[in-house]
Amino acid sequence: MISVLLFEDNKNFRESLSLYLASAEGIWLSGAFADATEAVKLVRKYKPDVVLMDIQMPHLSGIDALRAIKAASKDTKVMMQTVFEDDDKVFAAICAGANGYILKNPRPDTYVQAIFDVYNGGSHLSPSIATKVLTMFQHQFAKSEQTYIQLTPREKEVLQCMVKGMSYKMIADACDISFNTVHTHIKKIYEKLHVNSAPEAVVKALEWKLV
Amino acid sequence: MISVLLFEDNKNFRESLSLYLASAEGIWLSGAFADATEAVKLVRKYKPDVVLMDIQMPHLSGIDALRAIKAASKDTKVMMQTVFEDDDKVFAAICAGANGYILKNPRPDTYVQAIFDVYNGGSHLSPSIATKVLTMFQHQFAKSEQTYIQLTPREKEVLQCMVKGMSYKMIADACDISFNTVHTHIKKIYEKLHVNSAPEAVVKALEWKLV
DNA sequence: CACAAAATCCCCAATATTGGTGAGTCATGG
DNA sequence: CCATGACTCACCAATATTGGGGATTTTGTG
Repeated sequence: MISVLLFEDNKNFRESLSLYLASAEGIWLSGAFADATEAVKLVRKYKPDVVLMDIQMPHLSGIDALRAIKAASKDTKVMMQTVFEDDDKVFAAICAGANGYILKNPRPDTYVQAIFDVYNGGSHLSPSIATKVLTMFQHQFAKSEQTYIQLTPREKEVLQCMVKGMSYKMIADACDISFNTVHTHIKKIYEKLHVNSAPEAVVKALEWKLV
Repeated sequence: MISVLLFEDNKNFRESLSLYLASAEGIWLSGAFADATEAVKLVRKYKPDVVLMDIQMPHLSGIDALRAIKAASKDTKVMMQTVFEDDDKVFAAICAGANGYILKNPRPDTYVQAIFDVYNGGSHLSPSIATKVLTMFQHQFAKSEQTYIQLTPREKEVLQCMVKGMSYKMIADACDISFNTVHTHIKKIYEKLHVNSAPEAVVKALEWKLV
């Protein structure tokens, strides 16, 4: 049995979801509350496997409650639920360690599936939320347009060493080439990157994900 | 009807999944292929709504095929499937614009659900993949624990300049302090960060989000 | 007020880096 | 077979950085 704690300020929604979860097989609803202020205390008391937390809550926001719960008991799975697909909220929730994020859904079986997913160590994201996350992800990590900067394998290797903070001498050693050759490579790298110092090169390398 | 194209090198799996998808309501399986080399050509020909692409493929890898497809027809939804939960692969696939990522699953209805999800503009991630993505996400964006390194405002300012690739002289100018003072601040920064060169300091600054 | 922390400035010497020039090998493709 | 690009190595001179001293002023706090 998966023990679940529900936080949801909307009375109607809370009661109908409670009803559904209480009768769902494999799930034990330990409690349902309209306020997250006492969330940490309640988590300590009931030791739920999964917490279902609404983002919009009076007094203490769902995100803050999430942070508090994770700080107090980081193994407790917390799944966020919301009606709004707000980029900032999604971002904040994930950074705070949410184990799932679902849009309020008329189909209650979605909740059950999600609870099972997170209980089993996975994460559950509603499709539209998943899209948001993937987009943010790509936006951050996808190679920038500046991929036309072509570094040779050796140059990339040297640049990688520079990113690690190694000096010419150390790089020479690590790559098993002479100090002078390192010098040559670095000169070429600076030329290609249009920089003229190691720090600048490192910054561009990281920014452009050249290494 | 959602038009689907399947790429999967395992004959058995391809055929059984084909069979299932062909009979699934709302889905029209346009074709199933064992090799992704011709993927772009096939996509152009069949104009599928959703492509199901195995990561492990002979000749052209699923990731490369994904890139090719997205380059040729960026609105075609591509869902990756794999048996391995390889961080690098997940990362690469998402950066290349995958619309979903599912682990090969004995339950074929998972595929149908996932196809519907991505067709409707959402994304579908298997729970364990979702966990990976969220973890990578947090790792990148969540403030690092190493915030206990206390830099004074001036030191942060100087470090920021260093990240911008400025030399001592330029920093002195920018902060309107003398070259010697910049030197002093940087000595202090190196001490606090346990480094002894500008590139190292820059890397740590970026890693730890100190600036 | 006295104290500590932050910020400012200066000098010197040892290293490290940068920029310029030149040149040899090796593999690849036209 | 020649051209080209990648990789290798060397030398020199000019700058820049680093690490070690020491010192003063400002600011906020007990």
